[in-house]
Amino acid sequence: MSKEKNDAFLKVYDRLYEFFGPQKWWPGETALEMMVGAVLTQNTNWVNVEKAIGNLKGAGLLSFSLLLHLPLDDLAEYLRPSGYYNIKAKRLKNLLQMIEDRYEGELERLFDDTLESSRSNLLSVKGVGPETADSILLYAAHQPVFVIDTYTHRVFSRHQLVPEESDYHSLQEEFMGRLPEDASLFNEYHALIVAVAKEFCKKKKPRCKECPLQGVEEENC
DNA sequence: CACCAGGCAAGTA
DNA sequence: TACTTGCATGGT
Repeated sequence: MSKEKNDAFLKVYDRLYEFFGPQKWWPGETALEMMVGAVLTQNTNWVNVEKAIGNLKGAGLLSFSLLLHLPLDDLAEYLRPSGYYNIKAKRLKNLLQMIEDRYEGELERLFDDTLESSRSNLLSVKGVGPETADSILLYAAHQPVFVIDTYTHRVFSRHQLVPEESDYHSLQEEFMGRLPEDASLFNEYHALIVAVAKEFCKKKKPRCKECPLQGVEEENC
């Protein structure tokens, strides 16, 4: 039962890894860059996020204190290509301000804090929800937290591996309860789910016949 | 042309 | 509590 399900989750991982190979996530050279990307990619194509990050880099603004003190409207202009630029400028500011207030502006202090309190502090920021918080913790801080997104829900519910009505927390519990606690595994697994969703598990035009997950369980999409 | 993208908060009933 | 809507650019 739970043993078989455990096997199924690992089997899915193995199939995806065999098919796609290592994904080398997260794109981004520094922890700050990854954190910025985590906010900018909310409901947004990564290609557009890269343009916005490129704008900041080009202006030499990809530093904690420069971003913290940059006027909101100026920041919004750099973020424009990533969409929702006004709200994202505010959200990024909120996040930077929280780190300034609670961790003396040091990302390392945030990452060295207990998972319990770093996650709760991230979630206290207006504009940082569970996926953004967990993405920062997993990809920037290398903490063993499984990141859930709409792709995770779509792929796993279509394959009858989780109930359709599962929410973020229950999905995360499902993954973390059934996989070894390993940040590198969680990193790769999430990236592989995104890869398979983009190529084979699209909302409108799924290509189930060619999907590497075909036949992984009884039921399939 | 329609639809989608590595969410989240605020508004409504 | 349980939906719905706004936010916005750019790729397919």
